[in-house]
Amino acid sequence: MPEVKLDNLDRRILAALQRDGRLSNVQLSEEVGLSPSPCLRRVRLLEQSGIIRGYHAELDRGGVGLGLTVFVGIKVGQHDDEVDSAFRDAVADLPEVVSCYLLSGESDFLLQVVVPDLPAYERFLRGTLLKLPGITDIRSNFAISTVKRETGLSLAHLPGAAG
Amino acid sequence: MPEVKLDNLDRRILAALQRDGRLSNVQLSEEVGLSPSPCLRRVRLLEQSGIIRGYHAELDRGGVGLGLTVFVGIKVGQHDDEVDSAFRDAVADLPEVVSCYLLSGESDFLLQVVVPDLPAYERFLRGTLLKLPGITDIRSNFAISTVKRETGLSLAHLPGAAG
DNA sequence: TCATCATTGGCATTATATGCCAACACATAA
DNA sequence: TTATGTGTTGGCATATAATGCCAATGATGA
Repeated sequence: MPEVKLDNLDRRILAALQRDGRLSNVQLSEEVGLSPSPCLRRVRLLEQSGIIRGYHAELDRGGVGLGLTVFVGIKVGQHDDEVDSAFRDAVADLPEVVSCYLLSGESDFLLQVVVPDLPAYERFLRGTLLKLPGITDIRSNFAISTVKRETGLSLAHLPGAAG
Repeated sequence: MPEVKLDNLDRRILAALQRDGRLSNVQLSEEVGLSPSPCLRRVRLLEQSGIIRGYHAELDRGGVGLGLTVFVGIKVGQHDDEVDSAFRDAVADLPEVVSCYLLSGESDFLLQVVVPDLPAYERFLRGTLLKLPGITDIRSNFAISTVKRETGLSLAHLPGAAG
């Protein structure tokens, strides 16, 4: 990614588009205090530089029938490349897996899994997760409630942000 | 939320808008095989019903200087309402905390924390997290690499989805 | 077959995006 | 202080898109 340094105008644009990704350029320009044309130019630069990776609709999980979130810690036996990449490839193809990180510490991988309900999770666990290659331990942690879920990143508290 | 039943057209609209939240209505209508006006009407209904919660720009974390993701398991002493809600309120105000779930099992709360780097996390841990009320244990798991991060939910595999 | 209801497609109007060019602001050097 | 160069801005004209309205179409049930 090309190095880009963001000024306050850029940060305000990013904050606004994280909050509402469908703001019209006219609205956005008013919000950040520019006229439409330079505002649009900055947005295009942020897009081309890769700072803005895309725009996405956020759905209500319950509303589309995906009410249960489970965090799954998974240990794999040994980290030989073959088993490891087989596991990664498998995970990438599972629609129920929303995110997967390789972690230091406790478990090897942390998966966020989204399914309709508990029976669906049991099916997914038995029918899919437990059959993945190289796994030695699986620990399921059910989300009882969502205390906080941000769709965006806070830029205001970063070093370099003035005001 | 009003009960809404989604047909295949709705699901295709949702899939398209999750992938690209700034699709023009004309493009969207072509993609799902409708003319612009009924397509727009369906989108508005999905928005009003709450199925679509919003639209957001996705930023590159590294690009905005937030390269380190940490999953933090936190145990609180006892779940009396006062300590509990004090903790929740505190967490909600922390810009570094991207998400926080109340979990069954291992830890009480799971936080996803995003910071620039390891020194910044140390400052955040010492200066903020460890000072939160009622905490008895904190376990930090650093994301070494991101195996998968989806911005949207897969609807194709849900019961009721045809084709 | 016919009636009813919901959904669709096309059109006209209003609003928005986007490319172009001249003017402005800031930094550097004389 | 003045001159010069570089980058950014604002406004205008044109192309594109959004949106409301109405007649037409298709599905459902009697």
